[in-house]
Amino acid sequence: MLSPFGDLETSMWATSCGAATEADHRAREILTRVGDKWSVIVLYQLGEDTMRFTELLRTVPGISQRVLAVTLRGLERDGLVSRTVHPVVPPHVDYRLTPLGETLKETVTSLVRWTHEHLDDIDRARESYDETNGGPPRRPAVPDSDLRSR
Amino acid sequence: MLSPFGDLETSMWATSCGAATEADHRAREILTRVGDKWSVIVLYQLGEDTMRFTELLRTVPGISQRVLAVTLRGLERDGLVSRTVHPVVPPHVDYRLTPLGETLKETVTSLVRWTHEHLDDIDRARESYDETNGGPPRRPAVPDSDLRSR
DNA sequence: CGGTATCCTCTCCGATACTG
DNA sequence: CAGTATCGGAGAGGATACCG
Repeated sequence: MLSPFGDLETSMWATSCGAATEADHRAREILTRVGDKWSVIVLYQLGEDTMRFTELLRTVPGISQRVLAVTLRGLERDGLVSRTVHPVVPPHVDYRLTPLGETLKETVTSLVRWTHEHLDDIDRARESYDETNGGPPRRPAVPDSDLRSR
Repeated sequence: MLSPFGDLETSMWATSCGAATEADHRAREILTRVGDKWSVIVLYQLGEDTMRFTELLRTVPGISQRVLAVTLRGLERDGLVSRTVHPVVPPHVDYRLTPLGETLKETVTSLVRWTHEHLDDIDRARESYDETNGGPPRRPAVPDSDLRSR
């Protein structure tokens, strides 16, 4: 989730059913943040070791400089990651998990591990699904009337 | 986005499977699904019990009918959730975790539990961050000329 | 009840360029 | 090295309406 700015959902929580309500709402708000794809990966990398900006840029292939910066800012604001600037000539900035971030480490690790362990299962499931359903779901329709003139 | 990174000193799985760039890419793709805000919550709910469509619509307040449908189809395609239609009138459709989905249950549960346990920590961290930084980071800063009427 | 189909907006995020 | 500024495309997701 790249906007560390709060999301403001003014929904109808008052009339919700008993079991899952207020707490789930707030949890969902946080989940939106920690569940972000880049956040999880960055968190995972920082779980391994303290890292510098460029180091993360290399270790998380595919992330852009801007998105990494924004992601780190968000994690820092949420108190999961700390940023330490060493006032030396070429700037040197270290990122590491805070104690709060450490409490997430195991969960994030198991999430990432699960993903790697079940890549093939998911591939097979998708293949099978697409086979019996004639392709992936919800195709954006044929682009023959592709009028995007703006 | 392709990653022309041949060097990856990533981590544990880099050593076990040589083409880690490919695996990383796929892993990120899966993380996007698993890390999706609605998927995690739906998965969590189904971890508790088998549920019907409308039931989920009620217990996951804030989700729209369309998004729930899309989310469920995605989870079904990935083999995490199964859909069972009972040919009765009125229609009755059950959703539940597949065995593969069950293997994710613990991780999802601990993720959700973590958010519940640390809501206050994060609130405090944000408050403190905003205080010392003069507000939340980097709002998109809408130009005056970009005002939209709604 | 359990969905699709459309439309439309808002956010994400990549590419590029510039700075301390 | 470690960012920020700006632009633009793509897609997520909400509202609404309709169907088997």
